[in-house]
Amino acid sequence: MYDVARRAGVAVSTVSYALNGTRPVGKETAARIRRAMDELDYRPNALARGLASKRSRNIALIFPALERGLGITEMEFVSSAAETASENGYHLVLWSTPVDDTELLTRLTRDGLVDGVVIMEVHLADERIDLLRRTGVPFCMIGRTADCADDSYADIDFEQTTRDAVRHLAGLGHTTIGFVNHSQRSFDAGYGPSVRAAESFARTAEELGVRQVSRCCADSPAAGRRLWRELVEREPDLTGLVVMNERASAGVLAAIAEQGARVPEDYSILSVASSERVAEMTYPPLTTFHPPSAELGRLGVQTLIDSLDGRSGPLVQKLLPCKLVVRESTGPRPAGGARPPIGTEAP
Amino acid sequence: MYDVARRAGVAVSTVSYALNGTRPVGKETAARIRRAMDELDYRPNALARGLASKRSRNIALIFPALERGLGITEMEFVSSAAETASENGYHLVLWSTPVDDTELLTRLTRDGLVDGVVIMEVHLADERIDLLRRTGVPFCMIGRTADCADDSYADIDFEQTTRDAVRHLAGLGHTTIGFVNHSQRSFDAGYGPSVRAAESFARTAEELGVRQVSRCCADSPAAGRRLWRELVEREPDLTGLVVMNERASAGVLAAIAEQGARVPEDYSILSVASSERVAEMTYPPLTTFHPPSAELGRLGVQTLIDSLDGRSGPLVQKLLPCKLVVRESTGPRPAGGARPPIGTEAP
DNA sequence: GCGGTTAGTCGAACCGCTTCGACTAACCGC
DNA sequence: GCGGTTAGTCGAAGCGGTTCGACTAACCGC
Repeated sequence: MYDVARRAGVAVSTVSYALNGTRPVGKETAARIRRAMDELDYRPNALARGLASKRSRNIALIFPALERGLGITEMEFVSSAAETASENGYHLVLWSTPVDDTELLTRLTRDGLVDGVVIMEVHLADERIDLLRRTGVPFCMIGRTADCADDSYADIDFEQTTRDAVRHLAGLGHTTIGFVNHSQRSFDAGYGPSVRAAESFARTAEELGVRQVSRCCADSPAAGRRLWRELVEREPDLTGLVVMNERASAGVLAAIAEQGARVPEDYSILSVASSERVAEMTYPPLTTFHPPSAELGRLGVQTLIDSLDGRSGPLVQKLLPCKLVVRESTGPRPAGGARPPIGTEAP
Repeated sequence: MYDVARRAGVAVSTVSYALNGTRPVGKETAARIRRAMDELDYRPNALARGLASKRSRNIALIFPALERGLGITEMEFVSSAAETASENGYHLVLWSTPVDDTELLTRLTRDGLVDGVVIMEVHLADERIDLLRRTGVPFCMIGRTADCADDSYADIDFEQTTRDAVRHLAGLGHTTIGFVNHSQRSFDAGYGPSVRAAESFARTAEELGVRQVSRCCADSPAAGRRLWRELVEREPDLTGLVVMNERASAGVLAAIAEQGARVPEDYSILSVASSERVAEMTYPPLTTFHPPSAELGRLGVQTLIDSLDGRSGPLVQKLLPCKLVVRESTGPRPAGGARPPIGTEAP
């Protein structure tokens, strides 16, 4: 930078001003500086800049080393988050920390590497959020705590989505509808989506006067298969199923096939918050409410950056609904009602 | 840091030495310093450290904003890369750049934010690699160029995997075996996996004396379905299929189901380099050679860091084979040979 | 008992940039 | 024509660390 300044015949501070637009620089001078930079193939050093300005232009994405494993949804999210950061001249640093490791989070946020964080997989009661609030690190949640009135967040609207899902099936004539949630463990841990969706399912089913049955289910095809067997036995009249558990949905479809029944002729399966890429892998392809992952990533990062750059007014709180894509796993309730119990052949 | 030094009654340089172990520090002194740091709740500033030492302890993961879209495989890769970085005291910065944007790559690698890069989705001829070599940025490839003799890389062993796949089917008695590759476009672009797998497929089939048919296929279920129809028509004796195209595999299964045929009774489908999570979504679940994504991420990052820390000797070049998981989509060639052409009912 | 290491410490220069205060010259309204 | 802004520039003081050279004291072998 010193060389650039000399070559352009100005002070280093002037070069800095020209670079950042912090103060006005003469048209002619600016041109000389630009030329000098080109000729010397100069690139400003990010670290030095960050040190002096106390703004690193890095943001962290805190994503949990999830028991559940990360899926395509998360990948799309991460991708678009990185892209958005980049468009704004920021870098995205990935921090994969266990959900309960606040110690590590403290260290990370205090070493000055990042200006703020976007945090995923937020629980209803989340001590990481408490920590961030306490330490004053700017942040934006993906998901939200129970007490998020004063913080920025972007989240999937699970209430709305679940409601839409139940309505969709009810609209097709189904009168007994099941709900397959994530694992009991995540529900008990206060995982927002699980809790909110379960509530919304119950409420909506009641409003619509449809018979309901709601279950948690481990995130695996095997568990989904077992659960389906239990469900058809307990609720012989069940014909519609809302599944918010991608892996379990495969098990459900398998169990139905083994039972000799067909989708959507005998049963309608509606998957919520499942990625398109996965939904089209099954046979028949799953009708899905797919999550706005990319939008969420973009929104979260943009919100954070806006607040860092002092560009945004108050806090941003946004709920995005999942979008329905009708594929081939849903249809009208069978004319004769639910098919006969297992063991009996279909006509 | 100055405060810490004063409180411990030493010079700042001594604190620095204690912190980094750069020079020996007296046992007693070290203890005093540690205590002072605790009491003041001191955290060294990452940026300042990086500026002074010219080592940011950041590494970049360059992952392409892929036309194909990122899948679970990539997600696992990214996760384990971030984790490995973190275990080594490094941070992982995500750079999502188009494969052909060397301009951007130049800027990024020259602003001093990262000490080295791990680069994914490397093509056989890849100007990004040329750039990295030219600018002397330490790097490790995931994948490899055609001329990679002097560089470190970690890659899936597609030759081996494809060979194993063909052998597996041949071992089950199949005498006509098909191969479904990625898109023609990626093949033409010199995408390593496509090219190497195709070669290896052809060679192995020839060696084993099985009849072969090899095709590129767009990455979508619809394309997979169309391709299958074409294949069964052209090669009526085809009973075994190796698919290196996750999305197309769903289409193949669908086409088979529509055709009234069964897997694996009539046809064996073997998916290679497809993630477990996706393989278990289909019905029947796909027998798969699944990619060692997590190992690859770990290996790539570790290799780079070792070389950055001067800990490793010469270059590391590793090929990891995909691992076979037998599920339910493969079985012996049907006793009567291939099933009759479409339209005719099975006995 | 003396030259040569080695452990342990200090002070100061420096990493490459931003920012603050100060200064000059032109421009403003009246 | 004069006080008050504003555009444009400079020099120097940091930002929070690392690292180099120098220095002292203890320890080494012979």
